[in-house]
Amino acid sequence: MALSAALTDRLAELQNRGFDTQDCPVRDVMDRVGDKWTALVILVLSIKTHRFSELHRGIPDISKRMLTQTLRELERDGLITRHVYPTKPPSVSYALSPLGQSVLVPLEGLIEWAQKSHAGIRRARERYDAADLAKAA
Amino acid sequence: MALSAALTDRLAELQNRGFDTQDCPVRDVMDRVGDKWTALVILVLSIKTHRFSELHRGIPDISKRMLTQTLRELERDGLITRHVYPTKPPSVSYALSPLGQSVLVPLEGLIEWAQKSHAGIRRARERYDAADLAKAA
DNA sequence: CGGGATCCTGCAAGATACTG
DNA sequence: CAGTATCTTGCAGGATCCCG
Repeated sequence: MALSAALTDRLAELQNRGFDTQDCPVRDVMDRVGDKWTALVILVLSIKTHRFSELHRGIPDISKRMLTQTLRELERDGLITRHVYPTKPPSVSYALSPLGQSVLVPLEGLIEWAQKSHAGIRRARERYDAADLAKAA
Repeated sequence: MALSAALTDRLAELQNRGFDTQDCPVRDVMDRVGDKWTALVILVLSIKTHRFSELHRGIPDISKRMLTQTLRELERDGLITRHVYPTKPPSVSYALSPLGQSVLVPLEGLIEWAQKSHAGIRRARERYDAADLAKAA
């Protein structure tokens, strides 16, 4: 359960340098994984290659704007590849690159933790809110 | 490299139900992990129990407001415990709970992926931006 | 079909000041 | 010391229209 020695070392080093939050590769990645749609798009693409409108249908409450933006950033980071078929009307497909495939492993770890821990978190919240309510009364 | 069968099943099921993004445990967790400070606070607390001002010094560019808020949510979710020593002036310490400890494992996985992949991502971005620039000219 | 361009809004989060 | 309260603002992200 303890962190690996390598990680604690990195952490200590980071802290010594004062957690330079600007130029931090971890922050860089976390920000992206944490944003509203990126992880979901990656997961959907992990099932199979999708066309733009397939993705849009598959993720109902994303706007075209946000879908485009998310796909662009993922493409820019090299996590997905984009292929345009010069038909008319045009058809564009998106697929995970090897790099994109590789993120599925840690991502799946987090998802499994989330599912495993969800019940406990909900209970903790109820307890906390109940105590909070009692205090307010 | 492929997703576990369990995950793909869950994904298929999620998609069939239309990705109910409101009541989604995964989304719930991802949103929190992804926000600006949560992961960092967890990591710092993984080193050792910290007092409020220690945390504040340890994470220079967080405001007291955001630190308090982040700690409250983590406490509410049962990931950290808060202990008040009735000295004066008061002293408050924060520590990871067992649940909080358990998230370190998937979190570390993501961090290691980030560090391992960072160079590749940077190269991909440079390539993308260069192509983008060329196209604009 | 697969976007881009624009406009608009809510809310996350910084700054500042106060308190038990 | 460890917070709260209030004010303010940047910008993520939705809605809408347009285009090749």
